[in-house]
Amino acid sequence: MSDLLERLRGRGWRMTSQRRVVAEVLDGEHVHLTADEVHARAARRLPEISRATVYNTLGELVSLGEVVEVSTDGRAKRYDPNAHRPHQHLVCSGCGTIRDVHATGDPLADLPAEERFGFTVSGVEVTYRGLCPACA
Amino acid sequence: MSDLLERLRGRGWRMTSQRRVVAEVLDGEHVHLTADEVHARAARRLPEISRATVYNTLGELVSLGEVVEVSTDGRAKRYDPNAHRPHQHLVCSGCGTIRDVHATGDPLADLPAEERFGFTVSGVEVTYRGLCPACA
DNA sequence: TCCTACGATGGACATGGTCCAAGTCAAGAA
DNA sequence: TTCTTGACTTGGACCATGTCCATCGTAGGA
Repeated sequence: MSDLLERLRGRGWRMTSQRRVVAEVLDGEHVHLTADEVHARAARRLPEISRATVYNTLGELVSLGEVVEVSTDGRAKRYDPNAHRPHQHLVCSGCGTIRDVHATGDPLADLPAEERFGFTVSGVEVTYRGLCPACA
Repeated sequence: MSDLLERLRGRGWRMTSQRRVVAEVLDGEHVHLTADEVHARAARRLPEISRATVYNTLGELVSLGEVVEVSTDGRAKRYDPNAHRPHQHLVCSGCGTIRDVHATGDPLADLPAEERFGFTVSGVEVTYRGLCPACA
């Protein structure tokens, strides 16, 4: 993701300081932040950045496929900057922590045509649930 | 799920008309309703039922394992009464419809021990995404 | 350097969900 | 059957997350 800024500029984006800071916050993190967490971290470097701008920028990064939105609990969505490497999520039912994991197998191949009901299937998300060592 | 009321009574639940109506609404539906949809349908038969009671009852049914909460889009959670038969969900990115599907394979077996990071893994959710025939 | 359209701002608004004090009632006791 | 009591319900306030919009600011091309 380190060349994210270049890719965005290449797509005709106007590069503002706000967008740069949001992208850098995501880039530096290996956890999956909520929009408010992104806003809080961005505001440490750019105190006047508004929530609306963070939401807008995150939404744009999602529609460009640079980050993935994950909503595992019906509360705040989280943003996963690791969009270019397929992976699954392991969520702790105790504390809500999300870890990226890599499973074998291809769930898309496990859905036979007669179970697709005419849908054009484009992707699949796999979420494992359990308790982390600290919560167990 | 037709013996749900018996099971709940067996667990010491006080059987109120509100709980009965909520359970019957879920029982009669094959789609995955939101809490507000459950409330609306329950209110057709019990006009004074409150939102809080519907939320409470749904939460209790979830913690008893009688229904499953699904949050596929970060908006309203949906309630899946088909909790006793393992299945996956096929979600239309256009209109949000959710269909139950049955894939082959066992995703739990696809997560090797070294990718579990000490978690006690208890379950897995698989969500396929795509466009339904009407939206394609 | 100047223009201008695109982006940022912040505050109002929308939606989904939770909390709580007070009133109600299911079901066991007598 | 009636009584009793604590679990359940109610409705409205409140909270968290997210969206909208009118106005202002500025990146980047001319």
